[in-house]
Amino acid sequence: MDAHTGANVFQRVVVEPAYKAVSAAIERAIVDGALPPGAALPTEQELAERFGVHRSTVREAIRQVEQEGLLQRREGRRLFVCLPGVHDLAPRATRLLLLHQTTFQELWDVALTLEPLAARLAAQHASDDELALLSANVAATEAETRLPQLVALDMEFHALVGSASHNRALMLAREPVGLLYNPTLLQIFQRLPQASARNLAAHHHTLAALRARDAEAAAEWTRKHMVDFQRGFALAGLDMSTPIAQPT
Amino acid sequence: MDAHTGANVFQRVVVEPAYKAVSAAIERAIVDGALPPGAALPTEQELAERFGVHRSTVREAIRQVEQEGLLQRREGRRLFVCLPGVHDLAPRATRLLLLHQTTFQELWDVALTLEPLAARLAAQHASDDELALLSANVAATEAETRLPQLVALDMEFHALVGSASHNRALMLAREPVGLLYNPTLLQIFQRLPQASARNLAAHHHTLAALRARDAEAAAEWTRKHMVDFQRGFALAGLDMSTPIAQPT
DNA sequence: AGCAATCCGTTTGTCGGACAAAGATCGCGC
DNA sequence: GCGCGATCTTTGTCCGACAAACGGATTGCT
Repeated sequence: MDAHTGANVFQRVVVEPAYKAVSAAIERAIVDGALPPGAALPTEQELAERFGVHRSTVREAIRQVEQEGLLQRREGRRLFVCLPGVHDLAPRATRLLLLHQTTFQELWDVALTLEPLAARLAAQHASDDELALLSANVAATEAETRLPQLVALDMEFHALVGSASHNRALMLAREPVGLLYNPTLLQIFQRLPQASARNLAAHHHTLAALRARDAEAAAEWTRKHMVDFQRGFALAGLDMSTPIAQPT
Repeated sequence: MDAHTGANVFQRVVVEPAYKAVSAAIERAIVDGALPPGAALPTEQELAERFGVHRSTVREAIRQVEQEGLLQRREGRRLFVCLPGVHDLAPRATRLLLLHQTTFQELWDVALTLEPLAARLAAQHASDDELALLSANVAATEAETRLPQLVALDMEFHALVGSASHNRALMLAREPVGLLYNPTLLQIFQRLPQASARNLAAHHHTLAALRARDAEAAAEWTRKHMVDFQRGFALAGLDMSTPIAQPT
């Protein structure tokens, strides 16, 4: 149809708004290294002149790049280029999973795989400093009795193991899962008095394996830890197929 | 110091810019369900009046929410509320890993764990439609000879397995890894003539296992596929500890 | 001269208004 | 009832303006 007129050759022309073009240009400048991390973004005025658009347009573009995590307001005033960190993306991922009504089962399936991997890699790559931080975390857990704090310490333990893996792809993948795991852990702690003790014991074993640089043991203890977690979930009368709740 | 004056009680007051307050308000309205997905965002004018700010300020706020993936321009004009999808977050994660000079080793460690998990879950949850799409993908791969297309088909195969897992947390975690995997796969295909055939064979085996609902076999074939991939990597003379390159 | 208070230019955040282009809507004529 | 143009609405962009806050230069005091 219409082949003889060549009508399908002339498709709807997409006109990109100026603010989008500008934000893309700024992003490219950062990603390509023209604006290295730590550098200050030029003045809005100057950007407007360079791009040949009004300052308002530049501001809209900047808002986008800012939200992307590539710019950061430092010392109140000027905007500086910065590399987005893992924690910068995690809240978005978290919200996405929440909005999609992801079930706890889904989270658990992923955690059961990722957390042992993190432990395995941490056994290989953890620095002494990182092991010290883990020890401190376990010590603090031993001394703590309040449930919310225990949950926070648990989250920190796993986050530390993730960092100690020195694998950024892994950290990126596991962070949202870890964040969403927590409120559920609190429920389990509240309903099963023995759960927090078992939790601490698992951390002990994992830490010992990490110290011994025993990757397989670290992974296996973490896996057991996760499975135990699932048992606690069932014992607490919770349903894994319900959507996860908001993290506090 | 200055304790007697109470100076440390009066800390620096943080004044949040209006555009940020507005964007937060809009986001909250969406996340809380006041603006359900599919609903149209009120007019800029109306938002400006409601929030008591100028339209420019509203626009800056909208740019932020837009970048967050919660708003989408549909049919050219108006903005509509929408749930962000996985593919909406993946490019950001990809760029983050690139900027941080993540090594291929890191990606591989994660993929070696996540892809078999995806296959295992897909064996349990894949619908007939999804299996049909996978079959079509394998058939297309058999008929294809051009390397870039083969790479694209490989990426699609793994993405389809991910979707078939019906695990959104997993999809979210594996997508950036899959995206970054690809340019490297192209290099391997270019240097090792037999690699694409082995690739196809692995997909065949995995698909057969998925069809048979054999979760363990699907996971194991996928794992072998990944290990084979690593072998190809070494045979092609590539170094796993170098930072990954830009995906095309 | 050394140091401090001050002044002024710069930059950001916000506002008021304006206008063209493209959808959306409505009413009119057939 | 339906097509078609006029009109209204909404967005994208621009112009200009101004207050507050910051930085740097200047000036004044000792």
